[in-house]
Amino acid sequence: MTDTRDRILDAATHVMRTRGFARTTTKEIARAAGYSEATLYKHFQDKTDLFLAVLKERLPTVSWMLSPAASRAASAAGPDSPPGDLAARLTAFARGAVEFYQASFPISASVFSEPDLLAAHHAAVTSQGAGPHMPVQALARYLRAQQEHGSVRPGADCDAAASLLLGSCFQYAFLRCFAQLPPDPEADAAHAGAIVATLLAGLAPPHSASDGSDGAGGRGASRTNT
Amino acid sequence: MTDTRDRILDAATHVMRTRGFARTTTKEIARAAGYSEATLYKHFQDKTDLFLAVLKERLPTVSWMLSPAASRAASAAGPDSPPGDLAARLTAFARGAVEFYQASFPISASVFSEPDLLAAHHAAVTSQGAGPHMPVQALARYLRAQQEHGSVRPGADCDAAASLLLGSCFQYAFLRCFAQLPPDPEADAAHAGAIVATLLAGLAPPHSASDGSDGAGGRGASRTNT
DNA sequence: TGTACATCAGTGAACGCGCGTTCACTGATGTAC
DNA sequence: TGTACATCAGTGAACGCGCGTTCACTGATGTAC
Repeated sequence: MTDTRDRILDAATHVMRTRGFARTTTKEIARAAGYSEATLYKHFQDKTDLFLAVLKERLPTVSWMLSPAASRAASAAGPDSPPGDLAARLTAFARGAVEFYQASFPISASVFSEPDLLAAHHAAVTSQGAGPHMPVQALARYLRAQQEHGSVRPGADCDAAASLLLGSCFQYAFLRCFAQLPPDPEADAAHAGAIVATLLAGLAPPHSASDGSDGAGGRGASRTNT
Repeated sequence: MTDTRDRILDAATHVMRTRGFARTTTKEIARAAGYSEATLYKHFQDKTDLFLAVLKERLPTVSWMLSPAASRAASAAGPDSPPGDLAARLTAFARGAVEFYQASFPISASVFSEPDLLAAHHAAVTSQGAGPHMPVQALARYLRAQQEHGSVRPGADCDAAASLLLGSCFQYAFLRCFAQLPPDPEADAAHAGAIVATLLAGLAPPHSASDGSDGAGGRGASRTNT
C-alpha cells in the first residue's frame, strides 16, 4: 500500500521529534511504524533517502503565509483600509511565523549534523524554488505592496524590515527550543505585538536626524509622551 | 601534559566544523589530534563529556560584545554624543553579532540532534548564567541606557528592539550557513547598515496612527518595565 | 467450482562494519640512596 | 656515578554492541482456464 510509505514517514518524523536525529535509527522508525526494518527498504532506497523524504514531505509548510490573516492581508488592504490594520496583520503574521519556526526547528536543525544531508536537502529545496529565505522575501513583497498603499513610509527598506520582523520570530523560536520551553500562546502574542509595534514606530527620537535619507522626522512617534 | 587536553579539544572542534557532528567519532578526533583514541579517555570521562567541554570551552565567545565599538558604546556616549553615533555603534554591534552567529551555528545546531546533549548543555550554560539569550538582554540594557541619554525615543520598547536587531542577525547568519555561502564582509556590512537604519526610523508613515489609540509608545509601554 | 500459478506487501534472521570503550602494556622521565 | 624503583603520558589491540542493509522466504490475494 501507499499507506505504508506515509506511515513510515509519519513514524520517522515522530521519532526525530521525540528522540532526536541521532537516535532516529531504522530500528526505531520501523518499531514506531509497526513494520519490520526490511519494509523501510521496500519504499526508500536507503536511510538518507528516507530522511530527505521526511524533510521534503513532513516539514511544517509555510502555508501559514496563506492563512486567513496573511492572505487577506496580501489581497485586500486597499488604500482605504483602516489604520491599525497593518499592525494587526503583521502581528498575525509574526505569530504564525513563530509557530512555524518552533515546529520546524527541532527537525531542520538536525540537518546541520550531517553536511552531506544538508547539501542534499539544500539542493533539493533550491531546485524547486523553495528555502528558508522564502518567508522573508514574501513578507518584503507584502510590505512593498503596503508601501504603495501608503501604509508604509515611502523611504522605508522593506527587505530590512522583513529581515527584522521574521528574524526576531526565528530567534525567539530558537530560544524557546533551546530552553525546551513548552509552547506558550500568550507569550507568543506578547512578543509578536511588541516587535510589530516597535518596528512600525522605530527607535529614533522625533528630533533625531539619525536616518538622513528622507528625514522621516514626524514618524507617528511625534505624538507620543508629550 | 595539559597541552594534550587542549589539542584534543581543538581537534574535536575542527572535526565538528569540517565533518559535522554525526561524523565526529572518537577515531576522527584522535587522528586529528595526533593521539590514540585511548588518550581521549585519559582526559575525558566519555564522549559526551568531551563534547560538553567543546561546547563550553571552544564555542566562539560573545566577547565581541566587549569589542572596542561595543564597549565604548556601553561606557561612553554622554548626552552630548553626536547624532548618528548610535546608528554607527549598533551597526558595529550587528556586524559582530553576525560573525559570532555564523561561527557558532554549525557547532551549536548539532546539539539539537541529541536531546540528552542539548539538555546537558543547556543545564551547564544556565548554571553559569550564560546562554544564547544573553546578547539580546545585553543589547536591550544598552538601548535602555541610550534611552536615558535621549538617543532612543522615550516610549520605545528596548527589549523588542533588541529582539528585532539580533534576531535579524541570527537568521541572516543561519541563512548563510544553510546555503553554505562563504563569509562576505561586504554583504554583512550592507545587511547591518540596512537593518539598523530601518529599526531606528520605523516603518509607519509620518501621518499614520497605525499603532493604536495612544501613539507609538502605547503597545510597547504596556509591557515595558522601566 | 476447482486447480495451478503469479503477484506482491511484508518479514525473520543474519551480515559486516564501525562505533565507543577498556585494558594490559610501553618507555621516557624523575628520584632516592 | 650507578642502581632500583616510581610515576605517568600515551598506546595497540581487542571487546561487545548496535547500526544499516540484504536476502531468501511467507502467505494472502488475484487470476486464467
